[in-house]
Amino acid sequence: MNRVTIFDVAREAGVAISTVSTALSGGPGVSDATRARVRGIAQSMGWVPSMRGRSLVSKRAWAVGLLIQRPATVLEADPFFSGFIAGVEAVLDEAGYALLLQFADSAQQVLERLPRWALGGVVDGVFLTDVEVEDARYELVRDLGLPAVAINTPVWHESLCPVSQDTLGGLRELMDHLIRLGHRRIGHVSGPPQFLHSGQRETVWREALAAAGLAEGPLVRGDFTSEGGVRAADLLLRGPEWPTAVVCANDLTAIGFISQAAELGISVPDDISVTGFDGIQLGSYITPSLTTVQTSPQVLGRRAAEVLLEMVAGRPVQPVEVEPAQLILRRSTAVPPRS
Amino acid sequence: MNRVTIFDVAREAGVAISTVSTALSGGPGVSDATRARVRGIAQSMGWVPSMRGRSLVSKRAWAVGLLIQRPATVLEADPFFSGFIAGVEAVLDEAGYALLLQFADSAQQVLERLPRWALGGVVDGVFLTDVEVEDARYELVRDLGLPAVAINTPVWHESLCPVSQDTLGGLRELMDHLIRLGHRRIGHVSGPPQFLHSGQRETVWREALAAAGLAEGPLVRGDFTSEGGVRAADLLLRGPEWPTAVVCANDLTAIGFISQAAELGISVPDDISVTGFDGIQLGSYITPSLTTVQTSPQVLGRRAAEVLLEMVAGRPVQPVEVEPAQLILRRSTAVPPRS
DNA sequence: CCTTCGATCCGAAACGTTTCCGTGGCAGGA
DNA sequence: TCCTGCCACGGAAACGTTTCGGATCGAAGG
Repeated sequence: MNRVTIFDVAREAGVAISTVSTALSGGPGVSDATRARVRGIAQSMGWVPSMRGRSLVSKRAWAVGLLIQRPATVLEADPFFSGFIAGVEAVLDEAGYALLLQFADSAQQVLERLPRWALGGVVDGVFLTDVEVEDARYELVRDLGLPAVAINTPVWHESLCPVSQDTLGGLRELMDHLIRLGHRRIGHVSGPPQFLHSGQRETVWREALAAAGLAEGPLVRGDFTSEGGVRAADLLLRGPEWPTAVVCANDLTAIGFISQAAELGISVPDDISVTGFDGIQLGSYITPSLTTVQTSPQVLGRRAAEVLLEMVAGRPVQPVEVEPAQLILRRSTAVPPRS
Repeated sequence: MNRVTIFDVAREAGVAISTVSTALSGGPGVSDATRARVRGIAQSMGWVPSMRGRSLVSKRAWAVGLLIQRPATVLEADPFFSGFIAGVEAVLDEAGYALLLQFADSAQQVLERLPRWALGGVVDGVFLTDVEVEDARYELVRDLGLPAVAINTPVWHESLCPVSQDTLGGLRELMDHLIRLGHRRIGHVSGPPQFLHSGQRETVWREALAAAGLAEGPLVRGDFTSEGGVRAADLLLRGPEWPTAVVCANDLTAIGFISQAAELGISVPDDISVTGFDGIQLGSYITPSLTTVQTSPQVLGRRAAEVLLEMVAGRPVQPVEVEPAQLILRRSTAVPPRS
């Protein structure tokens, strides 16, 4: 594959390969004249370092991995990953690092692939997303000595550093807002139960109701998709007693919910208020525009990549907390109907 | 990094490293008894092959690259890439290949990085998306001998194979549909001019108008974003003579257009029909649901990955044509207003 | 003039794997 | 009994780079 090697450059320049290596890598021990000459020859010969040879001896892969424990279609469905990857890439590119992307069908598959990545020297570090309630990956990366950055997790050890954003504060504000508007029956469409943040959001909803002395509204289990929002609307709005407001676990669910409400002849926000979570772009372009909590996946990606590169370089790191997610009030929420 | 090497396994098993290698790789020349014993020992010692050593000698990186010539935020904005990557990953995973993802700010940067990937042995092949009018990448991959799969391009040579989907047929049907509904002034919000498909879509619009004997409607240059759709609506709907239908270059633009139309008190589809292009999920959940042409980025990804792996393996390949994009009629189109 | 030292460069080992070729043993045939 | 041939395995080179210790040479200091 590789036409011109460091050996060819050395022969052409009449020096030893060690001299070429030193000259090109910028290390000391070679005269400026030689360095310039070698540089010129390497350039003119079109020499490109073989990452294969280089990483074999330098023990660095010059790549980090993102192993997503979901079906690959999540990229389309969940807007978090697109933004996160965008943020990650912005940092990696500058550092000359590449991002290795892979999807896993099951937790089992993740636990099989991480050692292959780590021990096989494929990547120098990994990002861990979608923290689960009982997450075996944390122990694994410690055992492997694999630098890892985890998103929104309280756990922290020598080879794992969290990068987090407080998203629940915004959700509490959202609940307060609904309650202040006068809503008394506030339902919830949750996310998949295996994810930590699904449970957290549900808890915030529950606690806010309790704190306001309100009875617990109806709860429907969703799956973070628009489809799930449609199904939830069918379940909640077919009966006699609707909630006057529904807090959805993410924007896609909320958009599906609003769509199906319209289908059933129920107006948002006149008949029912609906809120989302994530703050995707399209939320401001649908009708009615979506009240939501805006998270910052791109910022999380940037900071996560910065921290991971520090860890790979062997420098000490501290957990990072980015700006809290913000409540965005739009038109999908209003005072409850008179009736 | 790698604790236990093939050497350790050989010592433990009392055989030569070549025997271990042969036994584990499944090649002939090793007795079944020895093979089983070596396998067992390697397993129990937790041996994982070093991709560094392996790829150095086998001259394969076990990874392919996707070098996207756009800012990283495109992942959020353009739904094509999410679906495409999902499709690619589904195939790569089965083959044990990984996907290397990188974004480039400029065409220049792409032309610098491709040789580093190819000659550096970082990847075994690449996907080329966002075909441009004059695309220097085609010549480059040929010179590098780098297997490449390009999406929706007519070009084809020994190390470049196209995987395509006819999307323009659906767009022609869409134009016919609008004209049959009775529309006579049909505008267009285009995409960025540097992309080949932007121009192609514009041409289809223009030719359909001409074929129907209609005057060319107003044209606004968009940028594939919702923001662009908002701006286009401002431009087209502020004047005295609206078009009765507007064909947008993609769904996001259409959604932005519809949103801003509503803002201006103009109803879709009663006052004006609006169409999109791409067929994103959310198109069926907004109000009114979006008439669009549904493309298949995920299928393209699957087929592209299959073809690329064939090329990497050195087998001959043929250009692939997937099912044409389909016109999806929803509620954002209707007969033009009486006036 | 001899010693010492720093600067510069060379040679060789090492990284972990695959692959080619050689060697030994054993069985079968003459 | 000896030769032939095959099968199983061992030895060693090769991949392309980095790194480390040593060699050479000129200059500076005594």
